[in-house]
Amino acid sequence: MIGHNFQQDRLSMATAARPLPQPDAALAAGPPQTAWAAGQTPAFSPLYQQIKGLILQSLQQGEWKPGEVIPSEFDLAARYKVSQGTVRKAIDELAADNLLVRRQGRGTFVATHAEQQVRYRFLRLQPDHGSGDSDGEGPAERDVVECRRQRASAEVARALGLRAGDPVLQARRLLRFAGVPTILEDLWLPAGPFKGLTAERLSRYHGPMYAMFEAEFNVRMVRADEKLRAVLPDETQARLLGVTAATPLLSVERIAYTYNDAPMELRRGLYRTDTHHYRNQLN
Amino acid sequence: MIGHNFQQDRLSMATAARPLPQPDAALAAGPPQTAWAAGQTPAFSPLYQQIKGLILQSLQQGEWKPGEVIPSEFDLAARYKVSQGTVRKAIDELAADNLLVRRQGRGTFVATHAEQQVRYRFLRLQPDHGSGDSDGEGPAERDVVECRRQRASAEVARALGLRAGDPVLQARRLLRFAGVPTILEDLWLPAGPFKGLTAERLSRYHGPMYAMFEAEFNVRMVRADEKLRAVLPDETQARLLGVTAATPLLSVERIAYTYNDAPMELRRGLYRTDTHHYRNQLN
DNA sequence: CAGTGGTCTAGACCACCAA
DNA sequence: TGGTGGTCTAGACCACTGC
Repeated sequence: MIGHNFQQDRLSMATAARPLPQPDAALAAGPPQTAWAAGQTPAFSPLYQQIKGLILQSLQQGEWKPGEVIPSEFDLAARYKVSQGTVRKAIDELAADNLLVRRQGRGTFVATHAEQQVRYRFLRLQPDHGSGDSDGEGPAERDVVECRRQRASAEVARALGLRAGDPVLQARRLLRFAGVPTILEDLWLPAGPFKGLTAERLSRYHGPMYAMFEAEFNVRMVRADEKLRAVLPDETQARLLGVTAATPLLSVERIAYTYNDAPMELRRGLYRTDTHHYRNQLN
Repeated sequence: MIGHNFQQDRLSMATAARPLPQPDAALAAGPPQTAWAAGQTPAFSPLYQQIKGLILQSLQQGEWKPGEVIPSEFDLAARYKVSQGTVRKAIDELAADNLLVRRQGRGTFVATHAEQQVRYRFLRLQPDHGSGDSDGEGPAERDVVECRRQRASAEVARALGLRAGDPVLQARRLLRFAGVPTILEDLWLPAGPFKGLTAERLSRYHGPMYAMFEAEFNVRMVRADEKLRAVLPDETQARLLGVTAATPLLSVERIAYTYNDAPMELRRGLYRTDTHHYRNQLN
């Protein structure tokens, strides 16, 4: 296997296939395959990207569950009939995307929202005077105000990739830090994947909501987009947060996505920013 | 040079130095040296991190200017007496940090704020109905309201790593999009590095302010931290932005850093979020 | 001690760009 | 056509973890 470029064997590229010095490579069982079945000829896709896609597929199909170890680089290399270095580069990218977590000497693990370290991976609100060591002032107290089934409005449907009128679950909850109500959240979930979710279940679970989604509904949030605005609350919102209706609040509209950029949650948060701030690092 | 680990030669590590099969490596001219001269024994630092540090040092000292090409990987490898792969990994990280930009077939370039593509690298405000193709609705109109020399308050001094009373430059400007005043910014700069900056010079320059800082003051902003809050404007701010004093606005407090995490700018922005929103991607 | 990820090297070939 | 970054491989050795 010296100086033999696997790329040409595995890709349906513009470049014509070259004769194979070792034809078994072309006949190998379960070789990498890319998604672009018929139309669209992508200009070029390196091998490690294809391997990345295959690993992603396994993650998506639940072959390895959140928190579990995935096979070693060496094993994956054998499975996909590529070198360890190629698998490494694929895993590097998946780790950079926070889909996998490498731990030297132990293995590579499927990322989860239930990890000890970063309790709320998507929450950027921080206390102004960060006294505590880690995240904030300990875990928040959570009150689920309501959770009910409804029909998607045009807006919710658009955000979740549904049709208006499709069934969705809507929940509202209040988060307190050190007893002070600070975040009021409304969220909408597609009813299908979250069948059986109730206010009681939301209240019962201790830990991040996204961790519960993983454990109980097999839905993993992988990334999110947020739109921030300064707004004034309505009377109900003001009452729940314990502020006047003239208090400016930070509105955070989030769409969270699973694999394949499939939107799975719309969330609208109202953050009090008199004692906290939303922190963002730019580079 | 087979199977010879350079690490041991270049590091003052806890591990004892091992006999060198090829002593010339230890005598090589101008080898990598790390910053931790005396005290502090860092547990471990791989070679490519040291190379990264050396490249960073060259960037910092202006050996290569923004927009210029740096030497090829092969040249750098010869210069630092390491393999090309090691240089590659160092450059990979610097590119991930947006300090360098790789362009296949052309070379590796020093990143600049003056690039065509992403006009405002640190500006996250976007129009709600993003019609335009690239960033927003074309370049903003900018009015420099004022720019004067003053003494740093305790707060400004803390943010910029100065002492209270040290001279700073303070400027205020207003940005309009499609004629609508949308952003009001106050900014503070240390007087030393920005000696000679005037309102007139700020107005004259076309393009991102950070690009001017690079070109005219040799100060490159590398990363920034932002703290966001919802606030109400005072009378002056409201007037400049053309809103009432009851209009909630997004307050964005930014500290921008050059190399070595040295803070070089404090900026307070007030963003109107009735027609725009602050966008943030989480992953 | 064996197994995992992490580092480093060396060499081959490919894709892209400019002259 | 030559030079640059990009990909892929192969093999050696190191650091860390857990049995």
